[in-house]
Amino acid sequence: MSNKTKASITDMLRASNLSITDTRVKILELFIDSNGALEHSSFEKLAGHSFDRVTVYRTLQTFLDKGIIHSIPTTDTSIRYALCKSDCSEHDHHDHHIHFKCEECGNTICLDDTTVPEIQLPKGYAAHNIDVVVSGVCKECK
Amino acid sequence: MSNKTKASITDMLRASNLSITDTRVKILELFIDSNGALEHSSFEKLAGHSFDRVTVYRTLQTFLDKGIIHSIPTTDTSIRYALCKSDCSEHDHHDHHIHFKCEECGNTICLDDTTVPEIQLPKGYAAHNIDVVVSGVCKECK
DNA sequence: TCATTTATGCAACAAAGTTGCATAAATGTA
DNA sequence: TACATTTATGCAACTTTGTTGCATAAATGA
Ligand SMILES: [Mn+2]
Ligand SMILES: [Mn+2]
Ligand SMILES: [Zn+2]
Ligand SMILES: [Zn+2]
Repeated sequence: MSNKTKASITDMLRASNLSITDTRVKILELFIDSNGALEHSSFEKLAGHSFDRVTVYRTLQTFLDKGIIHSIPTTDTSIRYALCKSDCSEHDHHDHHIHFKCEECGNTICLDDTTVPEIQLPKGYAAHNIDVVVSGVCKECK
Repeated sequence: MSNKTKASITDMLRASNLSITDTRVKILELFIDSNGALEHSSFEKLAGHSFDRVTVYRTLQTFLDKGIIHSIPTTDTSIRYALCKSDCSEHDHHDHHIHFKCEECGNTICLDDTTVPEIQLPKGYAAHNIDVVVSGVCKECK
């Protein structure tokens, strides 16, 4: 990882009023270096048990709260997380893109150039957030 | 529950080549009586520990395989399940409707009269399934 | 009623997630 | 740089969730 990126990581944390700690920097590095969404257990594997499981839970929750990452729903009991690229902030996410889960490689990715379509809901329903998760075969695996 | 429904439950199981057992009938009853999607822990609560946890896991998996229920993705480590209403069959689900999760009452429901919109994916991606989960406030809670 | 097939229950695990609390590290100020 | 204060971390102990193997019970067709 370049120094430039390391600098931007500390900037990122400071912008969210978070203190710069080894765990937070390392987890953000893992997100930046990854080409897909990460689940909780990935961090322990990727970082080689260099930090406690509890700390990972708490760090991910903090990042969610601050709008640094967003979560991607699944049906396999392992929530995925990915960096927010747009201007998300505390309690105000703007990640209105489609997520894709490849059935071949298992990778889950943000399709950053897409937008979720307008959803017509029945009378009486108010939408705050729309998650679109497409599964299929990704361009690497086809 | 009416006898008519009980009869249709056994029909349902027979149509999927499943033997009629107390657990399967009871779990289907719970689905029919419920006005929203159910998660694993609901069955133990609703049925009052009348069957083993392992049996619930295995029964839900069987129903998924047979196209009797479908799963709804979440970001809260508890997958929801709901009855398939359309003509789903083994390994061939057709539940192309939108799911709604109410942030007030916590209920997750199938919006059966909706259809998931066309999704435009980047070049090289092939879609097999599309999940749309909308969160917000339902018509009961508004 | 009986033989065969299949589902269930139990035990024993493994994995995932939570909470309280003492300690360590980060930060702002002197 | 040193210190006081705030905050994050690590650990233990625990709860919840999910898995597997195996003996027994129940369902089914003959
Ligand atoms: Mn995303
Ligand atoms: Mn549904
Ligand atoms: Zn792939
Ligand atoms: Zn509601």
